[in-house]
Amino acid sequence: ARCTSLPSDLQGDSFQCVYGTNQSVLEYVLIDTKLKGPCWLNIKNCAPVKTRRSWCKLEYDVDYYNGADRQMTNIEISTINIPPPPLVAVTLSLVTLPNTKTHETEVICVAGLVHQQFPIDSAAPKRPYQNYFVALTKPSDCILPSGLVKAAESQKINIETVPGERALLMYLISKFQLLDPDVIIGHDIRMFGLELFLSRCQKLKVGLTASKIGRLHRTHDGKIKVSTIKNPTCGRLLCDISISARELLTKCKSYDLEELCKVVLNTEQQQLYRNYSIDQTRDVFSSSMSIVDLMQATLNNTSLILNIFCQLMVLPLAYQLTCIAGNLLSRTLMGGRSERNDHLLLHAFTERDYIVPERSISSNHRGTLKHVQETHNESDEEIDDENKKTTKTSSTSYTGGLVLAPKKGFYDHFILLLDFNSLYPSIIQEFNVCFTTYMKKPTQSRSNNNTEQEQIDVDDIVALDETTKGILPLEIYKLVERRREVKKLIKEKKNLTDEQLVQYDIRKKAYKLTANSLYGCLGFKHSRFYCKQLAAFITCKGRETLMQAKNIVERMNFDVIYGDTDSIMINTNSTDYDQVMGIGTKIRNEINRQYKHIEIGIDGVFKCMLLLKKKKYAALIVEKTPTQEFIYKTELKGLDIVRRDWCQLARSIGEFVVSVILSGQSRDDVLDKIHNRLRDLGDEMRTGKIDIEQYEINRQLSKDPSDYSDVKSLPHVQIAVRFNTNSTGRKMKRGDTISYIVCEDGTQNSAMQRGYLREEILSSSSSSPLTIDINYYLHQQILPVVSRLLEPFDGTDQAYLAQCLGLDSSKYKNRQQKIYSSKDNDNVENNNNNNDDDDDFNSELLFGEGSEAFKQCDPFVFPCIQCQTLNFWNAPFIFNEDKTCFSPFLRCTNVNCSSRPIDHVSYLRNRLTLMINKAMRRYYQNWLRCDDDTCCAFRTRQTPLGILHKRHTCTSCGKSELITEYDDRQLNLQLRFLKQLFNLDVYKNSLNRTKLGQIDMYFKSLSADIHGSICKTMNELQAHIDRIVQKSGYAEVCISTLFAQFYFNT
DNA sequence: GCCTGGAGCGC
DNA sequence: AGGCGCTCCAGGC
Repeated sequence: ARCTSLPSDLQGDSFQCVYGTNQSVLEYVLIDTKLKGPCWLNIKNCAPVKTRRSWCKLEYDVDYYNGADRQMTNIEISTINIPPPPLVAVTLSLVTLPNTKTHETEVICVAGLVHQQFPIDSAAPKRPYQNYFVALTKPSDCILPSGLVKAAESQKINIETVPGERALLMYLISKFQLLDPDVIIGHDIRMFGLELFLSRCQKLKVGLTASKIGRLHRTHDGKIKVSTIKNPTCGRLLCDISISARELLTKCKSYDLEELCKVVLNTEQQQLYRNYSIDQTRDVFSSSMSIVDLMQATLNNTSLILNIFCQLMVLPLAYQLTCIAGNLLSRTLMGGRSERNDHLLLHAFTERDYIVPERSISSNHRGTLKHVQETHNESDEEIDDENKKTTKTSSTSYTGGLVLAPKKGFYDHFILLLDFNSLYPSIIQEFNVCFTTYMKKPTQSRSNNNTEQEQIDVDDIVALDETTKGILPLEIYKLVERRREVKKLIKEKKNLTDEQLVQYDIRKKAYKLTANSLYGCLGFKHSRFYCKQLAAFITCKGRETLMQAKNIVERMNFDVIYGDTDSIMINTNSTDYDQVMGIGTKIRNEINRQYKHIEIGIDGVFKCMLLLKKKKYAALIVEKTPTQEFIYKTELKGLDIVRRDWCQLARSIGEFVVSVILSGQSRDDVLDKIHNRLRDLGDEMRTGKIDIEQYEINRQLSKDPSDYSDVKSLPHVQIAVRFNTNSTGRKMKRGDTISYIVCEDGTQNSAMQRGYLREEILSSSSSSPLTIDINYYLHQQILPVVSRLLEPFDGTDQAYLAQCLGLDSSKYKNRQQKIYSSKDNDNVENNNNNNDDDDDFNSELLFGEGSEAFKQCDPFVFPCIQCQTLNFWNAPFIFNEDKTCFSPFLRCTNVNCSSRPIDHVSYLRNRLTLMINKAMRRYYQNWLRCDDDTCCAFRTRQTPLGILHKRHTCTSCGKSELITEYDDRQLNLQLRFLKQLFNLDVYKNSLNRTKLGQIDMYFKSLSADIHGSICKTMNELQAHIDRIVQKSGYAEVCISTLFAQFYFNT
């Protein structure tokens, strides 16, 4: 910087502005030397430094240009072909404890793992560390027990003890000086560890020697406070796995170490993880052994961090991404794609002699090339947009992908999933989308640009140049091409080592990531290359492409049931895998014929699928192996059960429901299983059999807790605020995930104000206890999750599910009730009819075994447990021609079968439960179906009482008749019939004298034991029926009264 | 009943 | 410090 820089707002008569005035030196050098990622450099004409500015072993001064004419540089990229040097990697953990008096968080322990030869661009070494160190100091308010050294020796750990926190910090600094690490690895180390380290150095007046944490010597830069240094680890790579995991594992429930271990590591490693609470840490200092335990645990946790780092391939991936984009490796590690993308394009455009957009964020940050900018000339427009934002509060600025309306329901035939490969990058190539090839249409519609601004995006763009390939497509092409090469390498080279394979995989991934992020950054407001018009153009072409694909498929007479942005799902109505693949190939070829670059492929086949909503479905993927075997995998998208904001219990039951649905059983079996599970679950929850962890709901802080305006409906924010005011340690902040449990706390607050942390519940006093709000979980967690999954299924609904859970279902029926009664009022006439029916109904109760009414009931049916023969039970006894009789409890229908039903009472009980549930469901759904389902497919539950036994015109189409499928009368009859099947007294009352005598004879022929057990079993099954009916909540309706009447009358 | 923030998904 | 589209929940009016 021998010359002063030009002011960035410089203007003149013949020029409007000067570009490049605020470009940093670093950027200039990077772009000018075409430096892309870490590599070897040739540096000429260097001189030893006069004053040292770094802690590095070697330090030289060098001018960038060689000579005043600036034709040659002293720094050039070397063509030498030597692999990158290994690095010194140190993995760090700190143990902290709040001071009991000052409440400041102090560092009491430092642990580190060291590897001297860590590779930067390939898989981690098998043993990821060679040495370790761990240093400990006493917390300020206690002393170290004397036997510590011995205890440590007995456990074979080298623990160094230092006299105080300041000494501990100095210890770490000296370790850094000694090891001079190139890479620092940690968890939450950037936001917590490093900041804490610096603030403690500040507090304890360690001085600028603390800057040895980085490689820059900080004595001369005028900064007095250590804690204000911007990039304290300057010169070393800082890898924070919590940052990397956020980018690489987007589906994580949270990013604390415990969760990361669970997601990334194997079970053996997971078990090593140990978490010490503040109190536990404090208690440790009461004995030597417990201190050693803490040290061991800290070292273990540190090695877990290192393992995760290796497993995620953080460094090799960052290295590849950096080499592609040509930015700084240290910045890649900090996360974010925008900067990488900016650098990629900076290189690309500069190489082709374009002037690149400014870095500044100040006055006009229109991220367009000068070339385009001149033609766009849209400075006014920008301002209009800003104004719009304030008034319209629309959070999006242009239209995105197209989502086809799903044809909801459960599909049990094969579904074909077609998917455009990298749609947006392909579109950029297909339509040659670039700053250099498109411009704003010069139509002057200034007058009305206040009204219809939103629509202009696509229409106003016009192709400038249709022959020359744009730079954006060219860059994409290069990425795609290089990715293809790597794929080819993997495929062709047979003798690849595992390490090479991993390396190629990473490179492949890096190319794909980069290509895909290009579009996103076009729409990013703070990107150097922000261009809303181009982004909007791309998505518009995307919508057109999807729509066209859909039309093609439909023209081929296939049924498109859903599609999202770049995918299409087709119901093939077939269950033949090969046939389905054939169809897929045909469709694929038909679509691909139209394009040069855009390409659709068969992404998979679903054996069955539950399609609930846009972006919400579950499917069973089926694949055929080369050995002609089928393998299945469940895929869940968008459902509540994949979201962190539902408690684990609700997610688990939801998973159960989905697995049963996808299992391919009959609808009735599916529903029975689910209903029964819910009944059990309600009991388990009420009797406290569920672990407290199961109730935890996770929610992420999108802002710092204090920045929220309205906290009432955000329990996680309330907790974070409470935690931060009470706790002295690590504060909860933006990006953290909070796990809370809704509790009864004695207040009348809404559920959203009764969220508590697990620790708060466990440590709540008995005088003001916190207990899990079971009702909240049943009503607001379990029920909605399950009922949404079952929505497409007839034979159940939210009210019935609520009953299963043991809830008062009336509030869920309320809505129907209302309609019910309002219709009722319209039909007073029918109401009378209904009363007549009731009378008829009562008279039927007097009939006994021979009742005509019972003949329409279903017999109790079950397959024999041994021979599978179906047994039909119509009566408690079966009378033979020869005037004898027998109990079906003692014989299978199949005379050759030796099994006796009475020996399997629990099996009978289960079958009975299934049957009753089925009957009640049938009643419950009480659909009226339009007889002619081709006319309107109309179904209703709005059953006016009066029409129950009459024919009625469909209220929808007005032509056909409504048919009652199963009404309460039928259900009552069925239940009574089943009960009578096991009620000897009632049964006997309905028999004539001869038959009574036959039964007496029969019983006398049996042993007392068997006689007794038949009676006992019958009573038991009767009681069982009562229990089911009661539990179902159906009793409330009318059953109990009807039964009472029945028994009194007989 | 309608609207708004906030969250968390899918692609 | 990529984008937009789409449920959902609560709360406030």
